[in-house]
Amino acid sequence: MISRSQPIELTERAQHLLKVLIERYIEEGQPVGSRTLARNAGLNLSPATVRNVIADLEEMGLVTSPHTSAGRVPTVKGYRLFIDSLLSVKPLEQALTQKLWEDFNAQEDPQELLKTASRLLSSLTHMVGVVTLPKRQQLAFRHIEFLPLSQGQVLVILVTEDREVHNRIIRPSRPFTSAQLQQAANYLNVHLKGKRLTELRMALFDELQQTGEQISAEIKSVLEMAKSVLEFGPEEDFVLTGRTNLMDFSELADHERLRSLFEAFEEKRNLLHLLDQCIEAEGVQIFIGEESGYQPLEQCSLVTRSYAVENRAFGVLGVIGPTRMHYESVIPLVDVTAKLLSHALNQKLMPPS
Amino acid sequence: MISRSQPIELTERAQHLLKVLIERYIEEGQPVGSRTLARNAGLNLSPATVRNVIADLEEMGLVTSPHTSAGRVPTVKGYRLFIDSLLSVKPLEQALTQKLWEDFNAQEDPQELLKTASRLLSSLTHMVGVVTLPKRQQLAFRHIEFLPLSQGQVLVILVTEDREVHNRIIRPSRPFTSAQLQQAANYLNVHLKGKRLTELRMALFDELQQTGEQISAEIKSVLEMAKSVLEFGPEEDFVLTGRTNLMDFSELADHERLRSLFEAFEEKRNLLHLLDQCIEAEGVQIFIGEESGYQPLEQCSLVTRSYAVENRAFGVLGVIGPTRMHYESVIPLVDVTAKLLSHALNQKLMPPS
DNA sequence: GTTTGGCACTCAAATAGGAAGAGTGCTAAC
DNA sequence: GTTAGCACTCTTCCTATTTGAGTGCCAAAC
Repeated sequence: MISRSQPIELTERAQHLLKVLIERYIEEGQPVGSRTLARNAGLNLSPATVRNVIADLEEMGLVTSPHTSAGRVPTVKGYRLFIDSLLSVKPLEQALTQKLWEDFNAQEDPQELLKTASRLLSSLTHMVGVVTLPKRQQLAFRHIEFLPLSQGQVLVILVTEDREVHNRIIRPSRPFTSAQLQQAANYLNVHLKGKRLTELRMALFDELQQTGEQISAEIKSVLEMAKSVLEFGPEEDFVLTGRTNLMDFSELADHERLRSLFEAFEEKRNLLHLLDQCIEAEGVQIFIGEESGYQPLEQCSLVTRSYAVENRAFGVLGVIGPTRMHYESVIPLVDVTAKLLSHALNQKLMPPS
Repeated sequence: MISRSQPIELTERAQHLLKVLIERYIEEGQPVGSRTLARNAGLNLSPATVRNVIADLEEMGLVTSPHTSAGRVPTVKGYRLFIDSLLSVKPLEQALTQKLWEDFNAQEDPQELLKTASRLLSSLTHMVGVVTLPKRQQLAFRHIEFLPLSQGQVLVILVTEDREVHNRIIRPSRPFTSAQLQQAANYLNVHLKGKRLTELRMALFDELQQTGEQISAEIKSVLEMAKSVLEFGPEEDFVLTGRTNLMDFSELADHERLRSLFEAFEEKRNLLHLLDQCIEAEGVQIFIGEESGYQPLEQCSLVTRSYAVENRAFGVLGVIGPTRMHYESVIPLVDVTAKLLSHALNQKLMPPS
């Protein structure tokens, strides 16, 4: 978890100047000088006075200057303080919330819902939208189907509570007839319904241990098959939208940086790991620049929030963009999108029936 | 289809010089001047003579010069002539072919096979590998399953001959009980097995028309449901690997160009359309630069070949890279990869059984 | 008539030298 | 504590100027 910046003793005025400086920098993208800051702060201070204050802020590591004759730019530490204590997030416009809600309701398929969420995030922020797929292991069992293929192979089709269809080809240790497979599926469909896949694995394991002799060899081998099905590899995934948006930001224009960023997107693994860390967090979670500890994201910030069905965290959604982003509006957007997605999923998956 | 360049009357010598020029340019990436060319052609000609010949080639539109004091660079027309008549493709190394074959055989899942193909293409060429998924419509029916959801919705799971599992949520016009759905699936599984999806749509349509009164209302509505299932949207797809490789090429380093290229990759639609054009072509198909007619690929070439199962073209695979690519080795690689993939798919999907 | 050396010419890329402008830090005065 | 003043430091933007690669053309050589 990200440690909140420990309270720094800053005069009211210094805080205000830092806030204005960061806001201005986020808006313009240029280092902010004392003259501009003095004009914008509305405090009737001369540039010279502002310089004194800013010099203190620099000493504290909240701002730096790219070179002697440039203005100041916030550091990660500065952004952190800004976000934690200076930022005034305004709630999302009602009309926009409404629009989001309608977009979500236009989708039937839960998978489409996730894509829509990602698309919305990227198009509204002009940055990258990301939504992780629900972790299979956390999902509840809904239906299973065995389809015999040639050479003793079996195509297993597993439907989880989120209506997602997973499939995999396995090679059971002993051959089954088509009828046997059918029977096995029926058996499992009755007995496993509604259980979570993780629990299921445990349960099957126990059952195989304990009732070793009491149950028929056939059932035993079916259970073994079922168990092998649940051992999914780590093929979890996420939806990423608007990658190319990042090419518009001058701070990421460097070829090497951009390249490593795009490679990170293709690689998925590390990024997914990072996102997984956010799943248990309450509310909006933010990694600023190097805070993520992931080198390709060095110049980027990640704003996330988990989405949930029936209060179980299903996955994470968020926005990736340059450190210099409009947190003021991104944070509420991510917040609301996650809430609406959760709500929509709840409606689709847990209908009043 | 790409029109082969009509035979141009070129002296032996001019052809040879063009060939050397292009080879050299592909190798070095720098415009080739008369001095270098004279040295490399092995013809014992003076630069001045070479200049005369090259001037002719320029007049014919086979080469241009970026500016007065630079050497010459091949044009699309030049590349075309080079590939069609000057290029001597050497067969792939035996060892490499062997390695490819082993990589393919390590995969069970057909879908993984396609990914592997794409990965191999991109990693061996340091460019982008692309493999289209088999066109659903062309595939044969294997199995169908109806799973009742809430609110009268039905999750349809369709397995095609390539063992791919397609799913979709539909809302039938009349409600079905669980047992009815089971029965319907059984019926369809028996009657539709092995038929192609396109044919199937036609057949179902006909059946619904003709035997309007003879069949029971229930069967009729099942058929209607089946038909609606087959009306897949145009969600065809492809696997793309190694996008970031393109960032290494100086000729694509321009930000705008790169951006539009990556957008094209995200958009998929137009690129897919282009790839579809290649599916019926015999052997390796090449689009050089603007030949593709797709603006983002202006500076790129596309080398493709279709892959097939039982002599039915299933999909297309290929490589996307800068126009200035090493055709000499890319062409045989794409050729062999397609053949091996076809072969591997045949083995997996059409086992001797 | 093909080939070649010679030569003037063109243009991109690299280098160097200011000049302008923004912003700082420090000091001394208010 | 605040401010004006000023010297100083850098970046950015011009503008020559040079260098070098390569061309095109012509007249001579083969």
